[in-house]
Amino acid sequence: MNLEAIIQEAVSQAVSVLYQFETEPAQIQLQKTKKEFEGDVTVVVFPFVKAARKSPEGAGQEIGEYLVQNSHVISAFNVIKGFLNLSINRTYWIDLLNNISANEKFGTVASDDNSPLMMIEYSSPNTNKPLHLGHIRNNLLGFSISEIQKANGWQVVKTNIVNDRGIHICKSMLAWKLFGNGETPESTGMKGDHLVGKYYVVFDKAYKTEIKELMEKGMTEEEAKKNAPLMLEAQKMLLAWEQNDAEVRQLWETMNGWVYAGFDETYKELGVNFDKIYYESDTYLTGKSEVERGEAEKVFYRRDDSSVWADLTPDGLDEKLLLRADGTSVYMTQDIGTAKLRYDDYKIDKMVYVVGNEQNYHFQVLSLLLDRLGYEWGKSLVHFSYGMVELPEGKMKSREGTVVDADDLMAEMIETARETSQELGKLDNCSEEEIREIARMVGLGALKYFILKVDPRKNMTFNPKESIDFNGNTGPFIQYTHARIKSVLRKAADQRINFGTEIDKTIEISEKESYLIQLLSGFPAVVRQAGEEFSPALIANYTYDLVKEYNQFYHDFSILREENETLKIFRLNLSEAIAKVIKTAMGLLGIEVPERM
RNA sequence: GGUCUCGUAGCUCAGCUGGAUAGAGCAACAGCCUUCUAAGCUGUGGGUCUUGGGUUCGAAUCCCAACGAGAUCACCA
Repeated sequence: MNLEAIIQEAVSQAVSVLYQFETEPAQIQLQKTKKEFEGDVTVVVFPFVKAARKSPEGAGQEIGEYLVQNSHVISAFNVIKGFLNLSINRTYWIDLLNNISANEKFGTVASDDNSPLMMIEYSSPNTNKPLHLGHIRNNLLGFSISEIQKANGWQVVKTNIVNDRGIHICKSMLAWKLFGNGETPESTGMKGDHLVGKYYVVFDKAYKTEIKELMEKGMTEEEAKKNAPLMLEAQKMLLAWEQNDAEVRQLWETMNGWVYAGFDETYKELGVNFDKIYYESDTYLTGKSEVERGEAEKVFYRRDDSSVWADLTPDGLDEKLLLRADGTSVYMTQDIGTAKLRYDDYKIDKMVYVVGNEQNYHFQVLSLLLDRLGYEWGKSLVHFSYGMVELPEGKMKSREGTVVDADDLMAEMIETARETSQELGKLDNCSEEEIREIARMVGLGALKYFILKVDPRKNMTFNPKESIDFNGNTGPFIQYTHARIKSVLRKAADQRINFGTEIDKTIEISEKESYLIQLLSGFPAVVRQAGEEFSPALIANYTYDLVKEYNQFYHDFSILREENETLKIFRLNLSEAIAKVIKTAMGLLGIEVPERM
C-alpha cells in the first residue's frame, strides 16, 4: 500500500471513531504540504467540521492526535487553519528508497502476450512534401504515447497510414514531368522528399500563374481554378493512376520511393519507428467495398447521380459523402478500409488515432460509420486530438513556404548543442565521435522536450527567431542533471565505495532528502495518469520538478565529502535512484540521456 | 450562422477531478565556481488568473452570459 492510501485509511478510521463520520478512504483529500510549513502530507479537514461540530482547528487537532497515536508512519502533526500537516516517520522514507532502489523497472508495468493490445496510429504523412514542425509534434506525441502505454502494461502496435495516392501526389508528379529535366535525388544531392516537395511548390506556382492568366481573360476565380490546364492534366493523371496506366504507375512508384527514402532518414533521426505500415493505395479498395456493403445493407444510400452517402442527421451531424458519382473514393472511405484491415490483422482492444484537432469532426463521423457497419469497436475508437503548432504570424502553410522544415530544425538544434558544448568546454576530453553523439542527444532532447512539455491538447507557438532554450525548464537541463549524477557515481565507484546496498533505517535525513524520496515515490502514479490522459506533458513536468529539487539538494549538500559513511551511501543511493527515474521518464518521452555532457 | 476548443506575469507554459499568500522558465537586474560538472544555485522586480454574474465555508479551477482568438461544418487529405 502506498503512503497516500495508508494515510487515507487512517484518517477515514479517525473520523469514524472520533465523529462517527463514515467516508471512503479514497474520498479523503490529501496534498503535498506547502514548503513554508512543517510536514510532508496535508489533510484538508473542512469536509469533517460539520460532523465534528468543532472548529476546523479543533477537529484538525483531534484527528492529528489520533493519527500520531494510531499510525506508525505518522510521527508528528501541526494544524494551521483547516489544514492538518502530518510529518512522516524518517524510517518510512528510507524504507521507501530501499524499495525503489531494488526495483530496476520502477514506475513501469510489464506486459506479456495476454496483455490487452492497443494500436496507435501516428505520423500518417502525405507523400508529396517533406515533414515539418507540425509532423514533428505528431510523431513525438505518437511515439511517446506508445512508450507510456507500454509502461502501463499494454501491448502496443505502432502504425502509420501513408497517404500515398491522390491528387496532391499527381501534382508533384506532373510538375516533375513537365519541368524536372529528369532530376533525381542522386543528380541533385537533394533528399528525395525535399525534391518531390520542390515540385509540389513548382506546380502550385505555375498553377497560380495559369489562374491569373485565365482571370485576365475574364473567367471568375472559381472557373479559372477548375479549368486551368495544369489542374485538368493532374486530374487526368489521377484517373490514369486509378486505371493502372503503366507509365503513370511507374513514375508514381519512382517518386514515392524517393519520398520514402527521405522519410526514413527523418524518422530515424527523430528516433521514431513503426511496427506496421499501411498504405492508402492498398486500403482504399477495401473501403470502397465496405461502403458498398453498407449500401446493400441500407445503412447508407445512393443518390440519383449514383454517389453514396451516410445520413447522420439522427446523430445530430450532417450527411456525409462516401463515394463520388464516378465511383472514386474519398478520405473517409479509405479510413474505413484501413480500420477494417487493421482489425483483420490484429486482435485490437483499443484503437488510437494521433491526429490533429482540425479533424475532430472527421473522427466523430468515422466512429459512427464504423458502428453502422456493424463493428462493435467503432464507438470505442480514440481520437487523440492534439493542438496545432503555430508561428507568431499564425498557421504554417506548406505552399506558402512558411513551414519550419523538420530536417532543418533538427540539424540546427544539434549544431547549437555542439556549439554550446564547445563554448562551455564541456567535451574537451571527448573524441569527435562522442562529441557528435552527445550533441545529437542534447539537440534533439531540447527539441523534443520543448514540444512534449506542453499539454498536447493545446495549440502551441513556436517562434523561429527565438531559438529553443538549453537552460531552465528544458531537455538539456534534465539531461545535464543526469550526467552530473552519473559523474558522481563514477567517482564513487573509483573510490571503491560500495553503494547500492540497503540503508540502515536509523540515520537522520533532512527534509530535502525525504522530500526527494516523496517525489520519487510519486513516479508510478504519474506514469499511470499520463497513460490515462494520454499526456506526455505530465511526465515532462514531473521530471522537471524532480530535477529542480535535486539540483538544490546537490548544491546544498555534499555527497562524496560527507563524513558519515551511512549518510554518504544513502545520498549515493538517492542520487542513483533519481538518475534511474530521469532515464526512465525521459525514455517515455523518447529522449535519450547522456552519461556526460 | 451551428458545433467544438482556448483566454493565467512582457514572452513561452504549469496549476484546472474546488482548498492555505496563484507557480516555473525565458527576458531584466543583483549575487555564488581553490570544493562531487555554473547547461547549475540564490535573490529582486513583474499578476483586476479576459470581463460580468451564479453555486460554495472556500472558485484560476464548476455553471451561465458577454468579449476576444482559433478550429470545423469539402465530391481536399
